[in-house]
Amino acid sequence: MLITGDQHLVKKINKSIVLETIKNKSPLSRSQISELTGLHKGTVSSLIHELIEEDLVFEIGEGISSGGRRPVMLLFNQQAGYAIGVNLGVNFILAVLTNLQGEVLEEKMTYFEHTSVDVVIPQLIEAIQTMIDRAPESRYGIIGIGIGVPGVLDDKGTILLAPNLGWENLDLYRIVTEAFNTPVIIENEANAGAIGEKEFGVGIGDSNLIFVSLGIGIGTGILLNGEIYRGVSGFSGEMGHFIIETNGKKCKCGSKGCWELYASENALIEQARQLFAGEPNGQALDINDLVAMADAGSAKVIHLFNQIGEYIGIGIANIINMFNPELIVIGNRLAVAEKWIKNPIMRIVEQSTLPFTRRQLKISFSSPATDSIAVGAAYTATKSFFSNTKVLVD
Amino acid sequence: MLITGDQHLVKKINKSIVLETIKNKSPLSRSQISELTGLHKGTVSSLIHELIEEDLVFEIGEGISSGGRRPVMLLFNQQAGYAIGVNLGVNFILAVLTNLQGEVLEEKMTYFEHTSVDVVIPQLIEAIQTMIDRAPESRYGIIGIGIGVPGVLDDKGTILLAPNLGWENLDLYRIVTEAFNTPVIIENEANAGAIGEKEFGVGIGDSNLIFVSLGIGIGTGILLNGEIYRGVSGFSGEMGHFIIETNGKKCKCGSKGCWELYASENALIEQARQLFAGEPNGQALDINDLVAMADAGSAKVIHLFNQIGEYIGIGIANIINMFNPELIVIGNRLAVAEKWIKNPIMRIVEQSTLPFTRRQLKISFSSPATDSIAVGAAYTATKSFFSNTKVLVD
DNA sequence: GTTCATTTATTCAATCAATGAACAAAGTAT
DNA sequence: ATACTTTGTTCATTGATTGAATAAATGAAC
Repeated sequence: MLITGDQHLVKKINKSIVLETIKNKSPLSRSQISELTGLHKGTVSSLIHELIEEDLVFEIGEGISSGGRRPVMLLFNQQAGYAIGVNLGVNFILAVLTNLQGEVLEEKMTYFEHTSVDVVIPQLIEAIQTMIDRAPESRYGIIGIGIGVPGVLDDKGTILLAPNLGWENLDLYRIVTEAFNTPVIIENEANAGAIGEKEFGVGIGDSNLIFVSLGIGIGTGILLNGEIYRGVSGFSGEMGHFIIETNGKKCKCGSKGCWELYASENALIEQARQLFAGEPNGQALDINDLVAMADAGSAKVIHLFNQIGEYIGIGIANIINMFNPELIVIGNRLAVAEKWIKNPIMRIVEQSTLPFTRRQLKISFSSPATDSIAVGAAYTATKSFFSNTKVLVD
Repeated sequence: MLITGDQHLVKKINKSIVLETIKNKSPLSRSQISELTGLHKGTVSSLIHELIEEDLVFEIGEGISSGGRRPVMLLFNQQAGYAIGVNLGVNFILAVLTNLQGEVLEEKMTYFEHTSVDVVIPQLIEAIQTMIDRAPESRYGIIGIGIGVPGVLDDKGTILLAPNLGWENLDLYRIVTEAFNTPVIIENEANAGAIGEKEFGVGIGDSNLIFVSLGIGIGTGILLNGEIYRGVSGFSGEMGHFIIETNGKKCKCGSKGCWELYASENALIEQARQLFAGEPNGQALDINDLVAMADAGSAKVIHLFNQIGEYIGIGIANIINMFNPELIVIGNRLAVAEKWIKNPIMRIVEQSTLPFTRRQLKISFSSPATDSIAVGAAYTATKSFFSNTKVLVD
């Protein structure tokens, strides 16, 4: 869109900058803000006055003097409103309540077995309602709901296809919007994860990061220059269908040699079942069992993880050569096997990427303590509440 | 960087918008500009007044009335200055002179055989000097020089590595800047090509396009949301080292199964030489010979192109699944074989990409008539002359 | 204890860009 | 000839940042 300039825009830009500065670096005095931003002291004073009126900023008293009058320290009012984030998984719903800074205050985990829409949606609604009920009173109340979904979405929040849930053409945006009278954002799980990691996880401060979601399939969230890259119709990041083996196994998608046939949780489980074909319980193994077996010293399983890890490494090397990112975060189910897959991944990456691109590169596993998908989804809701305004010069 | 708002910024934004509007949609009247941009009539009048003073816009007389006073039509003054663009190839230098709109007015092709720095640089300087000499008198003169280079660059315009030229750590930016007292921009060839295609080639209006440069090796220029994506240290787009065959041929880079071992001009020539090992001149075949042979009906060569085309298709399918672009442009040397490689490429793409991502996708070959690399390089120079100022809201 | 420079924050006139309204100029339609 | 339209300029108004002046509060020096 075409945005022309006038004095209202100027104010929006500067107010946005001041608030962002306080959010990121508080406690700060008016004078410090003026220096950090380059804005005139008077301008800062008047903008702060408004932000205090709006309950977004408050004074916490005097700071220490640096040889003159004592400054009045300011803080961002994280409790002026609350956001809800949801990680809609293939067999669970994790809902969180966060403040405006994205800190988790409440959470609720719900498991389900049948993935039919009729069963899952009511549970989703209930999980969200629980969070709303638990939210404290505040000036702005619930400012938004963000939901991370394992599937392909269009730009209006309709789930076009969520293969592992068996859903197709479900207008989730409309369903949730009609249930709650609040702004709703539906986001791909990997995108939400990328945002979560950038803001609260291992990727704090990084603006070029790729979140690789290793679950039943493989999805990726691409964060470039600090923004999610969506592609022309919102379908970017289908890296699970990367061809890494020209004449490889046939994939459901119609292609051959897709990455996720070799490097996903599905691939792991399938191969494990072949490995233990004759043995009792061999067909009921899940990833936690396999990790336990590796920990117990099973050479077979360790070798299997090694192999899967190498295949993961190949796809990740491709990502690195293409994007030259600062950070790759490996998340979702397979991340619990970090201990067993990390080394093979690193070995392949070392071998198959150009030294230039490795220089500023980090590779991390998503921390299981915080659910970056739910937290990232909540954060997108808060972000659109504040509607940041920035200027670009090129 | 942090850009705060004040009235000067407002003016910069609006002036930028007005000029851009005239550049793209002229001839226009003041009144039409006001409607298109949403700016007040008076504002447009005063900004136009300044742009006319600066020789960037001029009046061409009255247009036709639409039921009232006749409008005064305005045009962008393309001749207010000139830019120079260079495609520095592995055995040639193509220099062009363009006006501020990017239209080519003059060009000069120089061939060289020895790629040593001592030989090539003087010829580069001479080619640029020739363009300068041929430029007409104008208000702003030569406003910049853009050079597209087949190699990896840092952000200061130093060539870190140009394998096919055999160059390493050459500070090309300094060399050219010291030779001419003019702004210089050094850009990767594939990036320049992407820009050229976007502005003047098959990709006009597209903002998510990938330029795939199929030469001795494979390079890619990634244009996302209208901007070149460079990665954290400027080394994005090394897709030539995509692994498409897990246990494939060994590559110079240390990895195995890299795309460019199967799908570049080099791969083509090597396989052709094997094919014609015994025959006279078999070792001297180049790509033009091979195209001629295919045109003449050589089944062997046609089959070879088919095979190369399929491998190209695999890498392109990967790009599509990852980026969901609007357009892929296939450029550089192998583009001359369009007739023989297009079908296999399309077949593989059809087979190996998700239908969603194909819906808004176009795949084109770079037109050989215009050199998108040289033209794109010149355009980057003009762009930085105008320093566009825009506002982003998210 | 007094003086003085320093730091913090507010206030107010000055500046400047967009805007609305009035207006002038030049056309068309009837 | 008249009424209406369209184009473009002019000028007072609005509203944002800014510089300067000012006030308040403090620490350091003597």
